[in-house]
Amino acid sequence: MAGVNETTAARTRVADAVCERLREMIFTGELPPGARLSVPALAERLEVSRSPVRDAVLRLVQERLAREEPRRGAVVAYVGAAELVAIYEVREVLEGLAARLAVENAGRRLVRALQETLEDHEAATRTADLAASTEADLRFHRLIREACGNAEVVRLLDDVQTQVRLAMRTTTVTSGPRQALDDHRAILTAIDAGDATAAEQAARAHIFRLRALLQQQAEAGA
Amino acid sequence: MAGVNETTAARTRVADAVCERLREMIFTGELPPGARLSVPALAERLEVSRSPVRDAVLRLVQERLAREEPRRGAVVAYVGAAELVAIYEVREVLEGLAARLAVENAGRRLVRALQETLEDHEAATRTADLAASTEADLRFHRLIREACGNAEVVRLLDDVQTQVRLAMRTTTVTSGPRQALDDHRAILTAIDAGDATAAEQAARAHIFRLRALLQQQAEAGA
DNA sequence: TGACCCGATTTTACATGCAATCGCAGCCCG
DNA sequence: CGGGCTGCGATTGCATGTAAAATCGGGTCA
Repeated sequence: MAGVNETTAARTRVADAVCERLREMIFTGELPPGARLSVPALAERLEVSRSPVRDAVLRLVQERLAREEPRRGAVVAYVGAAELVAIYEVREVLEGLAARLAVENAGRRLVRALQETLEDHEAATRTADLAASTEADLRFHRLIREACGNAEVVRLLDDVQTQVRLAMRTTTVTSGPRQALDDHRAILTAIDAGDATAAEQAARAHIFRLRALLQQQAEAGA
Repeated sequence: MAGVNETTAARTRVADAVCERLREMIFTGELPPGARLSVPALAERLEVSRSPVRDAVLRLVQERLAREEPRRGAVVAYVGAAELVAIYEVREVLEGLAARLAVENAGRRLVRALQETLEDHEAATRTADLAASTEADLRFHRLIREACGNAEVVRLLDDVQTQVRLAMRTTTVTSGPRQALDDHRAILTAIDAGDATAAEQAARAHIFRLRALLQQQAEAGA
């Protein structure tokens, strides 16, 4: 998520609030993929003028959460299976890079945090708590990328995550929870051992398997 | 009729023209890194109203060509040596991915085009034609990424190239032309042989060497 | 019955007004 | 002579007006 300045309370731009609200509406399904983002309609619905709504929609288009149809305005983006596969090809190499850099940059603190997260993930899987499991999964990946020390990698993987969330509005991404746990253990083991190459390979293999699942489901669905 | 005339026959959005003009002004150095992008001033300079200028500046910020300073408005982005190194770390894995996918997707046509480009590159190097050499270099990489069949990779590498161009406003990126040619030959050989893994490795090695040069120069400059 | 045309309505995109805010320059005071 | 303050000017961000255009509906004609 794009960090909003919270230190100064006065720093409250309406356009930012609208943008955040629109993201929320998209991810909750209130604005499903394909829905038209009519500036006047949204302005009335959110009880603000058209200017900040216009700015917000423009930003959503730039963030690839919306697409600009030729002359019909903007619509909520629809991330199809094929595009999701392409995104996962990119994600594979980026997560691999993040893991490698994390080994080279980070220390024991990262390993500790990853161990905790992995334990949470295992517990959530045992109790079949899907929300907690998903949260731990996301946290595991976020810890690695934020430890990698490369702002570009963090930004791009944040974008990837956003696109994946959007795709999940239409496509079900069900990875076997056991496989994901095994993969995460392998990544953690490599990081713990300080083996950057092994960490990169393990991270790439993890995403590769997820992508294979996606392609499999895409072909089955098609 | 200042400078807003564009060749588009049908669609003429003022904001797009302004955006393109601003990019041009940035890359030609008319707006150097750090220059303030004052909306009223630019509006008067380009003889349009503030609305399209505002939209254009917003887009430049999203494209990372400009940065939003807390309360001073937007300024042309300054890509420092450290950031450029981070970008090249990303570029390394993305170019590697593009090369691998290109081998898996493309055919003889790509090899032919790459060979031609390489010959142009060699000729330009022999005659010390820097502009032609740079053009051939860029074309080589563009051919590969556009043959990879992954729109995300193309988009991200285009962004990388934009950032690199911007960085070159302040940092000199001088790679030994001989080394670049050798690297390109190695990439082409791997693609020609249909060896995806070798192509990925060669592409990564190429960018890795460029990054090493950058780091070396950054340390020397610091 | 089906395709086409036409007009009303909505929407986009640009222009402009306006209040709050921030930077900066010059001035006053210690 | 230096530091802090105040007033001015400029800029940002929001609100609103307006012209062109395109969609969409209904109605008409073959």
